[in-house]
Amino acid sequence: MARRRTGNRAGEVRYGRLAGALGFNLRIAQEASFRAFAHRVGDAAMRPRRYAMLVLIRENPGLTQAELGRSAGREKSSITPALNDLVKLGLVERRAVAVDRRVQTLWLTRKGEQRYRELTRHAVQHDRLLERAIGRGNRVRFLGLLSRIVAAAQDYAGRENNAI
Amino acid sequence: MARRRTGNRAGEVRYGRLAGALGFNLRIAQEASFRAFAHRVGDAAMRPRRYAMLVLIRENPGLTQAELGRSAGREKSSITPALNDLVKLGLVERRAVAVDRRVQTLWLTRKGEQRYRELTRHAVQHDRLLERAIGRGNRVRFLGLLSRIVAAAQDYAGRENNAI
DNA sequence: TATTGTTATACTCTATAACTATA
DNA sequence: TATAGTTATAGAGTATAACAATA
Repeated sequence: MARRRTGNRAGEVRYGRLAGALGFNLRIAQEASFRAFAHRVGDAAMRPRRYAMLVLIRENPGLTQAELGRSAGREKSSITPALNDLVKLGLVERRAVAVDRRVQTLWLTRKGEQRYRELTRHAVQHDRLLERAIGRGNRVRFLGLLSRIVAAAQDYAGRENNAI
Repeated sequence: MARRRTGNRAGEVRYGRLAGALGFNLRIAQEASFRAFAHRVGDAAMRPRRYAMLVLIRENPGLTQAELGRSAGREKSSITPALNDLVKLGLVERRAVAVDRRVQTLWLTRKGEQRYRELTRHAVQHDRLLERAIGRGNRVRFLGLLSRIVAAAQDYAGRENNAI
């Protein structure tokens, strides 16, 4: 317990059991990756989650908000404000549908498509950074390990899904 | 573009380039792990970050708040309220120090030590879940890949550190 | 009755800036 | 001048509950 009272700099801290903990290190890596992506994109209004919403809408044109929420593991009430922003930015369009008048379908605008392409260039660069870090040959293996973690954790916690 | 207007269930959504993106899958895995840990612990006031603070204080008795903030990559103003909670729960104690009267050092109370041990039992179980998921033989390799990601991402974004 | 989407509201976590008390 | 810690305040992101419109 005898320990100096001051002068501890960040690097000197002992991490104890955290140092080897899988969950802890997973979080640290994810945060670092998040920051690197945000730094690369520069646009505070376009964090990874917003970008992921753009991708999902692009890949599933006519997706409804409820479907987007379910595939994102978020409440529909959480989707609304994020989507309002994307609409305000002119990237996403809501369209009513005749067959079910409760529903709003989602579509990328032309500007949304352009923004998607810009952001995807950044995302590809980001992915290359991570790939270089782990080594090309480890990519498939690494993705496999991550997906096994997702399966086991969801199985344990009983979550249908929590993508995005 | 021809696509049905409704009835998309979560599993049917196409993820496009996200499906193979390292950063995206890292985030999904981290969120799944986070939820599994929270589910296991049950206590909403003791998320992984709070637990990590307990570990750091335990492993570095007499740590100051500024040091804790630096090693956690958080502003000191963000540390204060979280620490207030831990103090209110009777897990952590602040102690003044003669040599520098600006400083508050941090110490686990007896109750904090007990809580640490309880939580660590959960954390060990959680770690086993993740380890079984990836396979024992992959543990060291996986941790190595994560740390390489951290190094590369921090190098790119120019962050001193962002642990915890 | 159930579902879609919005709104009101609240909670958590984070940061910046201003402050105090020291150094 | 600089640092430790607190406070006030604001901005994301999330959730629950209540609601209107529709199925």
